[in-house]
Amino acid sequence: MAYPAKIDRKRILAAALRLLARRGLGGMSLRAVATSLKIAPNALYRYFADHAHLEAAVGAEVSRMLYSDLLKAKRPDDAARSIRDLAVAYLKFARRHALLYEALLIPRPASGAEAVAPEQLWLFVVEQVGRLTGKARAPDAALALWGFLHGTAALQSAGRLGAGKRASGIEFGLSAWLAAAGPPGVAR
Amino acid sequence: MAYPAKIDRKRILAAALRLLARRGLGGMSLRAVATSLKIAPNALYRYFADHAHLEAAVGAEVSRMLYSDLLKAKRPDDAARSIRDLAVAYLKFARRHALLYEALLIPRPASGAEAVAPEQLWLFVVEQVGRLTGKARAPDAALALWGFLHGTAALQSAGRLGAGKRASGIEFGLSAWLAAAGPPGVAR
DNA sequence: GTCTATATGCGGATAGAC
DNA sequence: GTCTATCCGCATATAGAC
Repeated sequence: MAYPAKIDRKRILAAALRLLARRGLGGMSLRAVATSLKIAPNALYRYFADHAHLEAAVGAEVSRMLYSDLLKAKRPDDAARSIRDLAVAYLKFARRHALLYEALLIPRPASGAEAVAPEQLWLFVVEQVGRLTGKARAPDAALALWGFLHGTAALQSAGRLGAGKRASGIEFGLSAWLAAAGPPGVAR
Repeated sequence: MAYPAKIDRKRILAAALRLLARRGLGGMSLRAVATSLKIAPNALYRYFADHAHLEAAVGAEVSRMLYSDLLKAKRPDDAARSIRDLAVAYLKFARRHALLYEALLIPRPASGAEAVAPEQLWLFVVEQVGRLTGKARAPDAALALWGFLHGTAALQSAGRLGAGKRASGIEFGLSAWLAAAGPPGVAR
């Protein structure tokens, strides 16, 4: 009984994000999202083709949030320092928003619009890395860095990092990467 | 209608592994496992307290399989080469048994027996790493290596590694790690 | 030790009215 | 554009017979 829309894509996404943050991916069912918006479950189909599309959109949103956090870590002056801060920001995001982070790598249903957010995040990292390595080596170096960061985030989320090991293991990996990324002979 | 047991823990685990490999974690329901063994679903409760315990046991089994693969990569003579081969074996396992690999980091219901397999795997890696770094730095170095490997495996499984980037990104990370792990001044 | 039967709950998705 | 109602399938887990 309504023409003036009670909801829109943005509100749905916001509700889904809230649920994701509190209950995890499994708790983000269409029913739960609809309930939290006080609408009928099938009303959501006007905005998302199916559950997978909603998940993909949420994943893209998480990409944007992470990107926004990483952007703040950027430093115009010191490239190496910039990478260090970026790494810290990445791991902090994964730790503080563990349930959101899980949605970062969700496979997406090919929709062109959703693919832009992850791509933007990736390009930003490559750009930052490139300041240190030069353009040629940037993609490889960025991939290695991303792998390390994601893996560390996953291990920490799975509780596989013994209490004390946390910082020191990260430090080892990070300085190893920086040593390889910087011009030979430059310390850090 | 039966006293002579039609099944045992081992057969259940084998059936669960088969299902996990073909359908993924979500397809490894008690019903599916029971069906594949031609028994009633609730018969499984004689062997596993609940679904989580079955999952944990399967996760431990995957640990053992991976451990067995890594063991073959060990080389008595060349420590650095040993690590390289270990890394390759790790990523190959994750790629060829992607659905099994997902179960590796499953949180376990605290049962002491299940915890031994992951622990054994971890100790082996630390030991191999220690040959290169010495005992003191081994845990940190191993953690960094594991993080890198797991992250790379996850990215590759999520299809986030552009076609060509595969090998080269891994190479960058691996040599960075090796340079940091080896005594300063040793090339590789 | 395995069975049949069942309680109870979740989920995605669709049909058709207004 | 949202509704009610419903189909259909999945799941974990339990009760009680043999």
